[in-house]
Amino acid sequence: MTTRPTDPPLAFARHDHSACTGNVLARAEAMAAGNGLRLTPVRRRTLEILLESHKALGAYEVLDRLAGDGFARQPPVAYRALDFLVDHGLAHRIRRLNAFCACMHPGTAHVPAFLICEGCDALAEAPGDDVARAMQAAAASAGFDIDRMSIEATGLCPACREGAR
Amino acid sequence: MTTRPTDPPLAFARHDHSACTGNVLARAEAMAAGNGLRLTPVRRRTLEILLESHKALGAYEVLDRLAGDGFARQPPVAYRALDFLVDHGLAHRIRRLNAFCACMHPGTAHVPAFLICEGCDALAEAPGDDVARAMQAAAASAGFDIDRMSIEATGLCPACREGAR
DNA sequence: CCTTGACACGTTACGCTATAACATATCGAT
DNA sequence: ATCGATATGTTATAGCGTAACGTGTCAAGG
Repeated sequence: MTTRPTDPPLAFARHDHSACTGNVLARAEAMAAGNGLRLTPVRRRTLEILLESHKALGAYEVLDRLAGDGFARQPPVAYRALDFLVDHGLAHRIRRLNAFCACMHPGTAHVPAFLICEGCDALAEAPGDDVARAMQAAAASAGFDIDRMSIEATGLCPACREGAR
Repeated sequence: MTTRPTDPPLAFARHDHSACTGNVLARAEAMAAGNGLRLTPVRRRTLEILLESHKALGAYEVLDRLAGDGFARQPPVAYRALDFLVDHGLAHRIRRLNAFCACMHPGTAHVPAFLICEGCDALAEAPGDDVARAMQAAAASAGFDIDRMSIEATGLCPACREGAR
């Protein structure tokens, strides 16, 4: 996958985060409208919460935030909103962390490869299409037909790597 | 990674499972002995339980089995044994499933790529070194230093694929 | 021998993650 | 205006994982 002009910068790079957020949110809204999805208040707010930082948030963390905004503090409230976002490609689930993050490329076909910093908890969604191809090849030689994949790595982001020396 | 003579067959292939199990167990024991690891009764039994099927088992499933063998039915019993096995490369954790499986290549450096069948729950540990390389490349271009990775795919194994047509 | 320290195990208690199930409300199309 | 589909409110509970502390065991060194 090559970088397109509309691609947001990688999480680890210093960037104008409010522009980054706005860009993704706008694209998510356009995509929702185009596909007849209902981006209701909880759902939209949940997406905004996920977009606030380049970190994965647990469902209960999201729930706390939603409760602060007046929504009911019941697990299904958060899980339903998160599941909706994940189902429609507006968010991703990070299995290693039992957590969720906003999708940085809503509406584009891509296999996300997550880089999770153990130093600062930052999380980047790297282009994983090459990785996915290698995985498809491995699966094919076993006669396995892939439906979905999760590709996640933990380690140190550039900044934390620097600090650790 | 090329196939070595001692490599066990892939989970999806029909094979002599008791030989497969025995082989892996012997290698695990050799490796434990060589590294001064203590493969105590709970730990050994836990590994045997994981080896019984090519499926991932939840910690509480393992716990039930252990309890049947006379060990205490307390979560830490299972988690400690499982953590030991994972820490020393005798088992893997499958994050998508919150479950564990025996390592099929104990003692050899490898990055496992898991293929999880949604039809029959079978789980194969495919060679993931090519995938890992692609991942390293993606990480490198973001300046990220990878520590560990999880590579997992869900889909249909050859048999279930056949049945689904 | 016996002390000591590291490691393993027993046990209690608890916290976090996730979903089932059912009631109510809202939306959108006919 | 009605009706079916979708979304939300709410209660309860299931499943996954760990903290913390006490006890036992074993091997090395005094």
